[in-house]
Amino acid sequence: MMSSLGSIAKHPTITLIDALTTLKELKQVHAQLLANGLLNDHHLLGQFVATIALHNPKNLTYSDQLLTNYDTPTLFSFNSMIRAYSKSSTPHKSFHFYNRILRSLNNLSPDNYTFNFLIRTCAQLLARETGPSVHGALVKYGFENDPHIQSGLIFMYAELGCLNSCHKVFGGISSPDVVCQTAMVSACAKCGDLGFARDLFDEMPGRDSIAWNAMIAGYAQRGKSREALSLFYLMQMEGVKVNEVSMVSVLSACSHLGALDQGRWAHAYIEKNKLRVTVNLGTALIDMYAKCGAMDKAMEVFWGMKEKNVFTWSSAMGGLAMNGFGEKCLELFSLMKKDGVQPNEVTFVAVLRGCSVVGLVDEGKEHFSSMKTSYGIEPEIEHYGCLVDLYGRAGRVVEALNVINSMPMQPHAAAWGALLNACRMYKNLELGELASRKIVELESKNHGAYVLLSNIYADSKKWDGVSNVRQIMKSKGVKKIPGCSVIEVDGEVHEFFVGDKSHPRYNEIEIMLGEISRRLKLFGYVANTNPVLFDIEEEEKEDALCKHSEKVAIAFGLISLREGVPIRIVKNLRVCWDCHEVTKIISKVFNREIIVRDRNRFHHFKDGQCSCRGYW
DNA sequence: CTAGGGTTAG
Repeated sequence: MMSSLGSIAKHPTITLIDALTTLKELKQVHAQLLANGLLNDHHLLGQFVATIALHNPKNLTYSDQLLTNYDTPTLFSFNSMIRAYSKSSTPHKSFHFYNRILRSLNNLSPDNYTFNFLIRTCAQLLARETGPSVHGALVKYGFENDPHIQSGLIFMYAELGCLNSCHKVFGGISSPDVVCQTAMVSACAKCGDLGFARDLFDEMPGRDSIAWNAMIAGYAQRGKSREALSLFYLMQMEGVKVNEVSMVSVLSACSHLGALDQGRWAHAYIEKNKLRVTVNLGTALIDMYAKCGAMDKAMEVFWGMKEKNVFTWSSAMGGLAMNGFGEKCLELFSLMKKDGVQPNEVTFVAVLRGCSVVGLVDEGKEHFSSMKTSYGIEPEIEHYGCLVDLYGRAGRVVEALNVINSMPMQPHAAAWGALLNACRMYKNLELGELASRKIVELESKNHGAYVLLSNIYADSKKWDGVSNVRQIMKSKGVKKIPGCSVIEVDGEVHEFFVGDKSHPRYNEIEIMLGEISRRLKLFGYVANTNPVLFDIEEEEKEDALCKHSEKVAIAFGLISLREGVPIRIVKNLRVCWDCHEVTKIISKVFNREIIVRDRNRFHHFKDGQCSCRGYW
């Protein structure tokens, strides 16, 4: 049983209460004290309220009832309730207790603790109007110079996305301590001003581990993975103590990059330095291995974890779905429920994707409807998107369209995108046109929609349609996103943009590309040389040979990685059909496992087959 | 007896 150090040598009954954790025990002791007339002390009541609220955050009604049984609860009790509700799933109830303080018979008045908890509540609620009112109120009470309040306000305004207000609060602090400065670094990073965050960080005297972690996390969260990693190396160079929290961000950066070698290095670092593998850290490891296509390692970490929370389960399930292991994803879902972990909306995204990748339409439908009926989770737009994908992938495009037409919210581009992808797979020109028209209405610069549509036209040999699409793209100024593939060799990340010949070993790469071409022809592969088709792939081709960035990266992998080592590529766009065919054949004729993570999912190529079975 | 900065899944 947990017992907090703070209670040692205090009132013996408080120590007793503090040591209790279950509601049952607390209720029993409470009844006993009451029966023996020992509960006349408001401090004891307050301790009950606080302890119950602390250990039973999901069942605050008992604490609530306790308070109503006493006519004059202490400020401590009210504050404890506000704190408890600020972290609960119903944070707004905090305000009920704030009002009770204001209306109390014994003339209580909110203190700095009260406001600190209310600030958390506002942050939690993303209360863009109430937050500033609470700020105004605490100023009236004269707490604006309390450093706890100041750092809290910076945190709150960052959550609300009000960087200006953060600056105002921060600027009003005469000599901000390291805590407030770190809060400000984090706030700027969260709101996207990494430059200011970094300047502040660089000039921070007495930067501690937390400050470094804040800056590294700031980069990692904004997708600046390389910057996050290089700052982490600097942190080590400066001899700052690295902890679990640092490694969570480092792993997150590796996940983003698909940098398996660096991720493995980070894992080894954690073990070597005996860092505690907390739930967060374990989850970050699972996510890293999963997003680097090493699902077996991810599951090894998963099974080795004693404590797993909803993040842990959802990460593992999402990873399995993304890697094409739909059935395993669903098995894990059953285990999760058996384990008593409550699934949330993110878990269901993974479940639905798991169903989708293996074509389990009926099962997916059931899970979808169970969200609300069994778990009280209202399906969000993402879940409807998954449902469209579920039908679409299975070739049931009309039902997919019905989902879009009957969803309770305005369909987003991703829903139409799922339908469009299905139309490409099943060559449904009519619906494909509708879907892409809708996408373009919603996102006039969505390059992928035009590409998929022109693919559909090309598949049906409607060249007029193809050139029409091309003209629309030109007139609307839709820019192609340059394709880029990343491959890691000996811990070094090599980036290949389409048509980019700047790599120091490009000559060798070119020779290898020739060799690939030769062996593909021997195998009987006929390159797709239709000039119309050429122009419509996701990437521009820079010459007559199809040299999409992943092919160049694969060629580089073949010359630089030892035989038998799988080639792992991370691509920023979807893999095109031609590259997909070619990669399948390369995996066979070069007897090499190739793992490609594109913007949607993984393709594990082995022995001429791909794990996606042609659906992506 | 209650508070301050950094961490994870879509």
